[in-house]
Formats: sequence, structure tokens, C-alpha cells
Amino acid sequence: MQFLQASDLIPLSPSARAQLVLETIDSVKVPRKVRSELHLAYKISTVLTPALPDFIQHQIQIDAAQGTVLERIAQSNAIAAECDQFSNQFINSVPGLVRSKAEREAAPSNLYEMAGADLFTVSNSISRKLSTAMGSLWERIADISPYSISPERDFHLKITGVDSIIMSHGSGLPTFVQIKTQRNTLTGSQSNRSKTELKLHDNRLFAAAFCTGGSWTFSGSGIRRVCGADFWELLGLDYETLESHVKQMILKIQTAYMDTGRVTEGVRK
DNA sequence: CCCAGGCTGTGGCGATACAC
DNA sequence: GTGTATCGCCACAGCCTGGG
Repeated sequence: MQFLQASDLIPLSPSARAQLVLETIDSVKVPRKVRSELHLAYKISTVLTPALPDFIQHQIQIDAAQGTVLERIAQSNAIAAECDQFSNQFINSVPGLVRSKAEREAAPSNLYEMAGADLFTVSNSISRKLSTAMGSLWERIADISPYSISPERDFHLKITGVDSIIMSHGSGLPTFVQIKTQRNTLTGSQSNRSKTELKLHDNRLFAAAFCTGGSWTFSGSGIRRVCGADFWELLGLDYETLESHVKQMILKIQTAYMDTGRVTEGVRK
């Protein structure tokens, strides 16, 4: 079986890294009990894991050399930049989000549209779209930290069920993490899927970006769960700062939308 | 023994990415 | 273009458990 070393990967571009990994995975034998949909994830993680500690150490050195992004102000700016980019993009996408009243009446796609309840129609589609989109925002914010790797951004590879790989404070073993928004994001049927995806990896973690959503709906048997500050702390990121930026961002999106007047269209008169 | 609350599984809706 | 899988969140019901 062939393994990769950090020094093989570091000089390469993300896509060249992907190519190298994919050339190497043929030598990996997958245990029979691993389901076929997860073979690729298993192989990638097997080949990659030995290289990860040095890879992350290298990221930490680079970060330190240019004055770490984890320093209070730098960190806040980095989080704000991600939130700003997100909200700008989202606000731009909103006008195309809600179908015209004529279309809604002709073919209502849910009960709110059927009833002509415009406020509910619009709020529903915006908040659903927003919560879906924010799911990937947490991954990008996590990637600010030098302790984390984004398989997609850093390796142009998707590891099923793994949003981020982190090596907390540069010590310990790389941990494969699935990030959700809230503790109750996952529901029963999907819970098993997350479990099998994460159990491929010896070091794994199920994380919720916020401790909201009531109680966990992920059983976590054999898989550690963390939420909110406990999660972001692993990355050296300050939860209070994050929460503050996220709240501002959501309110900004709401204001931008209300200013267009669309929310009350059809209700006002 | 009862009840509240946690955990788990089922079912539902909407958006999107990707394969065919 | 159509179908499928995967992502998001919500509601509910049944079961278990621990405390009064």
C-alpha cells in the first residue's frame, strides 16, 4: 500500500494534488464491510491521512510567518470578509428567487402560494434558501484557521461526509469533521448515513456551528459531538466574534430584502 | 407509578448539483 | 431536459429513562 507525504503535496496546486491522490488510491484495499458508495472516501482518506499532520504543520508555519490570522483583529476581519462576501452574493440572488405572482397562481408549489399568502411565500423561500446556503459558509469560515484543511478547496477532492479536517492547535491527530448548522439539523434517516460516513475514519467529530436547535438529533454512538464555542475553539476561532458577525450578516440580509419592498408586496394594499 | 424530557426514526418540503 | 442524490430545516410519534 502506498502513502503520500506532505512534501509531495505541498508544492502542488489543489488540482495537481487531486490528480496525485487519485493516482495513488488504486493500491488501497477496502475492507469488505465498507459500502461501495464510500469506497472512494475510504481510499482517499487512507492515502491522505499519513500526510496530514505535516501538511497542517506547514500551514501553521506559513500562517505564523505572516502574522497569524488567529490574532484577534485579523481573525475578526477574516470572518467579516467571509460574511460580507456571503451576504452580497445572497442579496444579489434574491430577486431571482421568488417566482412572479402570476406564476405562483398558475402553478402553486406549496400551500402558501396556493393561498396567495405572499408574506409566507416569500419568507419561506428566502429562509430556506438562506439556511441551505449558510451550511457552506461555516465550512469556509472554518477554513480560515491554519489548523483546518478543506478537502474541496485544498485538494479539489470531495470526501463523502467530511466537510473539514482539523488538527486542533496543531497537535494531536487529524480529525475528520462533519459540520452542520444546528444540533438538530440532522434527522433520523440521515443520522445513520452520517454515522457510517464518519466511522470510516478513526478520528472523527460531528460538529454543529451553533448550539441552537434544541437537543441533538444525532445519536453519536462512538462519535464525539461538539457545538458552538466548543467547536470553534478547536480551530482557534472565537465564538463570540463569529456569532456577532453572523447576527449582523443575517440582519443585513433581512434589511436588504425589506428595503426592496417585496416582502410586503400584495399585503400592504 | 407517573410524567417530563431526551433520543430515535419516519415523513415532508425546497433548492441544487450531477449523471444520463 | 429529466431523474436522482444530497444538501438544508421542521413536525411528530414512540420508546426509554430518571426523578418525584
